[in-house]
Amino acid sequence: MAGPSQLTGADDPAPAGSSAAGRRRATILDVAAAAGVSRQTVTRAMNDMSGISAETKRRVMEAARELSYRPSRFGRGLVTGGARQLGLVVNDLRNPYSPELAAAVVRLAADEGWNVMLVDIGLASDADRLLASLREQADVVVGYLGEWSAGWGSGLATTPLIQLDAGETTEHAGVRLDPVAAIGDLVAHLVAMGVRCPVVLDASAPREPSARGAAMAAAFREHGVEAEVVHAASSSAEHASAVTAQVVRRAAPPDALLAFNDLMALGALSACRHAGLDVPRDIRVAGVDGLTIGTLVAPTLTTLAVDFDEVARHTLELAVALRDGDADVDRFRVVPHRLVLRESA
Amino acid sequence: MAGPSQLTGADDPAPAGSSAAGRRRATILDVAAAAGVSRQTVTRAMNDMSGISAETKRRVMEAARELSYRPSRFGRGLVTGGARQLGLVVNDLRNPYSPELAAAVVRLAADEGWNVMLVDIGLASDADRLLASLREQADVVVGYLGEWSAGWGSGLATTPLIQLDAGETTEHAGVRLDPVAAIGDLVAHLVAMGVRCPVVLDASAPREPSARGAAMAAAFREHGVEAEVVHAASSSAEHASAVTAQVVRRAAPPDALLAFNDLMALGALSACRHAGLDVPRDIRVAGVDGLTIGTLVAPTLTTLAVDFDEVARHTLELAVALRDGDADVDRFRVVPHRLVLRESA
DNA sequence: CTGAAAGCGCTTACAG
DNA sequence: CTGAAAGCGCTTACAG
Repeated sequence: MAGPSQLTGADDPAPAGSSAAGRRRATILDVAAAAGVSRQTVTRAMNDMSGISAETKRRVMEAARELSYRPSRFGRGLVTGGARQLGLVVNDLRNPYSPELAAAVVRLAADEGWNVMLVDIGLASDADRLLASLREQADVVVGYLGEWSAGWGSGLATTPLIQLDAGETTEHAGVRLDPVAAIGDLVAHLVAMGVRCPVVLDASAPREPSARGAAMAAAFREHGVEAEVVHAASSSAEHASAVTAQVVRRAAPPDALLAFNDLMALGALSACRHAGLDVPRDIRVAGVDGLTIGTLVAPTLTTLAVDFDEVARHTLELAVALRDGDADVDRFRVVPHRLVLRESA
Repeated sequence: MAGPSQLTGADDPAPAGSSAAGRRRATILDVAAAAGVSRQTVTRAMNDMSGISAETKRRVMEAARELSYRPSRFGRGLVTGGARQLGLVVNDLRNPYSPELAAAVVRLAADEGWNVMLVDIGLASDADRLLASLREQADVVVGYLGEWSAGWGSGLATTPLIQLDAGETTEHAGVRLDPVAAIGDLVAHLVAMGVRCPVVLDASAPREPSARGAAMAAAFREHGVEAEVVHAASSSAEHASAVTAQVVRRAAPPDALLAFNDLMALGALSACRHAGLDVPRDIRVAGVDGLTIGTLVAPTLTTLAVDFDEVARHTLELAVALRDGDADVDRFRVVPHRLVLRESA
């Protein structure tokens, strides 16, 4: 069904079956015909422009409502240019890190007149299709691409990418987080408080420590303290909790636990509580990210905080520059973590 | 560089300065000209279609890269129809409720082939503009519109709306959460555990209780127990904590605290801890929402959980129906809360 | 106040 | 394997 559109005139193919589901979507020409006016008169009415009589406008709006007319964003965008669109890729919205980042980006983007399309690549069943759709719709894509960033450039149409997990050697623009200085501050504090047997609670599968875990161990080494690195099966609170439970049950338990991120630190805190340990008296615990949730637990969580607003600021700045093809901008930004001492360490 | 596109001819207004920033974006015709082919050959190359020689394709891609060509989503969308676009409006991404909802919606939307545009109306500096932009870009808008839902229909172009905070009398489609049965379960449990002096910790300014707070008080009344309703200045953990601190300091402190939501319950828990109270021995605490974070605190939080996947399912079903103009679908859905007993009550 | 024409950038048949 | 034509749905000048 949905007969061909005659366009310039003649017999409009009558909205087929009145069963709404099978009906071709009404266009500006349908409304014009129904109201007995020209298409630009419809445009005037729909866009609240001047130069149209109240009566005509009423008739047009009436016809539009009758036909459930909605202007096509493509038709309009083609001529107006349309709003800027930012694609934001996060890892897993259920890790509070993602929404705290997203909140900052979404807010600043709105202020700058960009819309934000959100993709959760961690929860996706078909990440490839999702990313393909995103790059087709967005002017610029920003976020945690992980392994997917590799094939980005090879694609057919090249949407600019801003990597948030960028290493030093990325080919794309990027905003990198640098915890090293803050780790130094934290470790100095811990050592000053008497910590001598720290454990680094690192994330995920790869047997070798993450860059972050390695930096933690290295910082202790500079103080003549050897840190043991243990790995959780994932960076979730649950897995962190499980590993912590094992570690604190040892004959010689650690006196500090540095987690890869706040979520893992919360899992560690929970395990310590269940083991009957007092934090920070028996063992000190700290995380990384600076999540708000860390202020709601007991004891409140010491952490290395990310300045999400700063990340968002760099992101939008880069997005604007990349969209405009501005080559003069510094494509690599670094935002340092900052030590936030609370009760747990 | 980037010569003007001759198109139908004559003097194209020359791309201004060669400073990239001022350059008009390249079109398919520019690429075609640069590669010495027709536009449909460019289409073939860009879209990885058959019927093009390897050498030609190479030349086209080369030219495209040279000109930083990116196909216009509007031009393409106009002819292909484009992907479905869902606008998701949340209240405040920093309340963990939002991301848990968003995670469910985003995941299901992706599975169904919809893109999601995210707007945080709570953090917005200019909600009206934001919503206007959203309704222009999205096929359907879903979320917590609050007061903004009022003027929705009066707008010029009417994008279908699915209200998530819909009362009974909404003119739009909606998915409503119904806590009443679960509140009954919770209160029965509390009374059975000996609770006689409960306090309902309600949200926000209006002096009269929220529907939810009223339902809590009513449920107690059915058991012959009178509940006092107190109001926090906002539904944040901080304000809930402040009010709780006052309440528990009384001569006759309550033996149970029912919070408007989990975030407030967490604030209450925190205040109880600081007051030296043991939860649940001295006082029982419960919230509403079923947030994951409730499993990470000590004691773990008893709550009335929302089935976010169920909400997402109804949402996508409605979105599809509204976009297709399908009138035969039930436009009002109800998802009940479910009591989840954990340690705090 | 209203309308006829041109054009935005792309893809889809259809010819060669 | 390649190209000329038509058309997607809208807005922006320009005439009347």
